[in-house]
Amino acid sequence: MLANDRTADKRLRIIQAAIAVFSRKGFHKARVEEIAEEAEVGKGTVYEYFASKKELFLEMIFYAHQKYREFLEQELSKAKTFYDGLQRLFEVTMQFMQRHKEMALVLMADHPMIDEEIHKALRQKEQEQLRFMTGILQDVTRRGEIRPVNLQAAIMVIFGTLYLINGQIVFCDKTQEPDFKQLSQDAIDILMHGLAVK
Amino acid sequence: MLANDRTADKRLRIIQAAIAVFSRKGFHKARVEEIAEEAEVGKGTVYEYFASKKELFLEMIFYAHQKYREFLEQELSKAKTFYDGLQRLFEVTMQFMQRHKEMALVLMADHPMIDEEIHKALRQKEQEQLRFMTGILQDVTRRGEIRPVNLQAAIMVIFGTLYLINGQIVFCDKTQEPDFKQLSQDAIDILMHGLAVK
Amino acid sequence: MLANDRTADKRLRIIQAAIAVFSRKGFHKARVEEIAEEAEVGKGTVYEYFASKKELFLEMIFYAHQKYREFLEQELSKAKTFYDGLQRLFEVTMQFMQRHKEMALVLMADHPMIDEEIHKALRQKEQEQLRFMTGILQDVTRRGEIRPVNLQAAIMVIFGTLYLINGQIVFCDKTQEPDFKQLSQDAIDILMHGLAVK
Amino acid sequence: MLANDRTADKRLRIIQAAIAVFSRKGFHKARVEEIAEEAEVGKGTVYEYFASKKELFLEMIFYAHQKYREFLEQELSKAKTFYDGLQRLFEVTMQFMQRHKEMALVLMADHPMIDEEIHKALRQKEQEQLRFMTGILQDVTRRGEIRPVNLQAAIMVIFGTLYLINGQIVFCDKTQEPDFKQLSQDAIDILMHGLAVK
DNA sequence: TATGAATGAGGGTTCATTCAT
DNA sequence: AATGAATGAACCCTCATTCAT
Repeated sequence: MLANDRTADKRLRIIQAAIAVFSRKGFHKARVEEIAEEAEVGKGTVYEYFASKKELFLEMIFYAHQKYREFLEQELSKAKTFYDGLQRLFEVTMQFMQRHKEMALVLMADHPMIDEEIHKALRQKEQEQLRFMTGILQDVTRRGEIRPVNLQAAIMVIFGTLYLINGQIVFCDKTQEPDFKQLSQDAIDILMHGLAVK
Repeated sequence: MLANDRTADKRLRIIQAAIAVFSRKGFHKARVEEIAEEAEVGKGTVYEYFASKKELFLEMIFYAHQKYREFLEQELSKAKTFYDGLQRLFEVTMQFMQRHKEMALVLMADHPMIDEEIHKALRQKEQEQLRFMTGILQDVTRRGEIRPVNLQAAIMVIFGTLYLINGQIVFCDKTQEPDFKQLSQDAIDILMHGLAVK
Repeated sequence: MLANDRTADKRLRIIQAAIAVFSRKGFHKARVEEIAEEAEVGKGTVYEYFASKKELFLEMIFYAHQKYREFLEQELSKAKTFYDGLQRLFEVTMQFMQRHKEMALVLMADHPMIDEEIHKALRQKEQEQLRFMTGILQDVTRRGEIRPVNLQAAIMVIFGTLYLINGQIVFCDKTQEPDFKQLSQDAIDILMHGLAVK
Repeated sequence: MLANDRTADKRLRIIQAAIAVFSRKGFHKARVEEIAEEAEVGKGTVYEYFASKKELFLEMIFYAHQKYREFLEQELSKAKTFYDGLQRLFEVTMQFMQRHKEMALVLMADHPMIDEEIHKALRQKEQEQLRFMTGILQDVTRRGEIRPVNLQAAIMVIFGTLYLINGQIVFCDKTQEPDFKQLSQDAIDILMHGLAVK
């Protein structure tokens, strides 16, 4: 069984090693060899599963996105009201970021300065996400849970807030971490006020 | 004075070349030689003014930050009310981003994945900015222009929104640019609702 | 016997695949895996039959040499006169080169720049060939079919000519192929004049 | 002056080092670093002068070709008769090969198995050479120095012979070198008999 | 016997930095 | 002060070979 364990999903082991190393060093400073070591496989083995460093990076991002999406959608599906959904969105996202800071770093790694080509691939994933969220907002507006507003503007406000809070979680010095639970609740409060019907 | 002028001029030319090249290629793919060419100086000259590529990058960021700050503070000082100030903040920022997309890219380049050391240096600048903004929010709260809320939460909401809209401006396909003026106004509206006294 | 047949068959299939791939890609750029695929066997199987890529290359060359020698000697044995033999030598060689351009490329692959070790091994085969041909020339000289000349010089002239014509066949652009039949006949003519008794 | 010497024509030093190393190791096994060492320059310096290993190889070949051509044409221009010219051709070529065995190896390095792309580039140089020689043969035929024969066939005979003799010079074991002077004279004799008017 | 997943040595190339002029 | 030729450390990727099944 041990052999099995070792063989089993070497691909996954490499992706997880990639998450660790890329989030530690960044795309350009991470060495493929280091990822291989972290995954406890040979350097050549990485190339059995991924055509290049860049492809590994992208597949790693897709993997992290998917994990987050799975986590998120499961939680959102339980939401009864918009307020409930908003809370779950923030809570589940922050939880994910806190539990998987490495993945979080990777999920937030979307700047042309990292790599133009990678950036473009990520923009697509993001567009998907935005369309999904716009759909939800349309529903809740129709149901009268929030007042009719420019949905794109609403998305900017909600996800901008979420993004910045996550940035705090991920980037903040351990020493001066604020109370994120409270912070997010207060931010949600402002958002709800902003979007409330009356 | 002439020598001094020339020196100052050369330094500035290098910084501006750095803005152009770094925003085009990203930190790691930009080559010092290319920056030197863009600045029309010799490669060695760059090292007369900046100790390393990384230091040049940081000084370039500081320069862009400063330009933005100057632009911003001048505008904010004219604001009479919080709403006015919020509008000026969004307008001036978006204008800056649109006019100087290169600088904008550079200002948003703050992710450990680009370079851990650079990231740390930038966190400081950001903290400054946040303290400045917290001060303003304290004032307007005291003056009763907005209801008393967790100021850090307010900052997350405001600057998250601003950040995401700017991201749209800077990263969006030219072909499908939304109406940013409208988008920002609608977002401000939501924010004002969220923060309004009643 | 069946197992034996299969074994012999597999070995031969690998050699023929090697001829195809090595002549297509050259020694260094050919990959063992590609040869295995062409032979429709596993990569490891190649190593069951040949100790290394280099040994496979050599055995492939020996195989091609042998095929050519068989082809040639059968034909030369029918020759009644030196002129007849010379014509058969040229004809049969050119036919072989045209029919088996791949093998031809491989037979002409004898340059230290390809691989010093391989080169040395091939020099031996060549020496054999030269001794064989010298023997024939001695006979025809003794029989008075050609005038007495430095036999080594005669070999240089004959085989140099043959070599260059074959080079034309093998390397020439398909688009501007000369009439090789005529070319070789005219070259033989010059050679015969050069070696004729009177 | 020493500094000057060291700086002067670093490019040439690299080409000469390339001749030494490529002829010793062959194209694929030669390491750029070794060439750099032989030229007493840094590895990076090679890339200041040549875009790639392959380009260096080609420029090296062109250099050797040119040196040989210069050497040859100077000598051929002095020839009064075809026989004289033929002797000079053989003599000068063999001398060149003996004096510059390394360059000789490099000049004879023209097989698709070394590198398809390099091979193609070299075919061109060869075509040039052949056209030049065909021109000379036309002249001597017109002048009645040799009987009218298929010129291409004549070229095959002459250059095939020359090629094989050079091969002997370059590739032969030092221990059993024949008398090349005699060998070439005897071969020329056969050629002249073959091409003579009567 | 046959296989192909795993390996890691090896090398071409890039580019930040230095330093002699 | 200004330059750019020279440098070599660093790193991605290839592929011959091995070996457990």
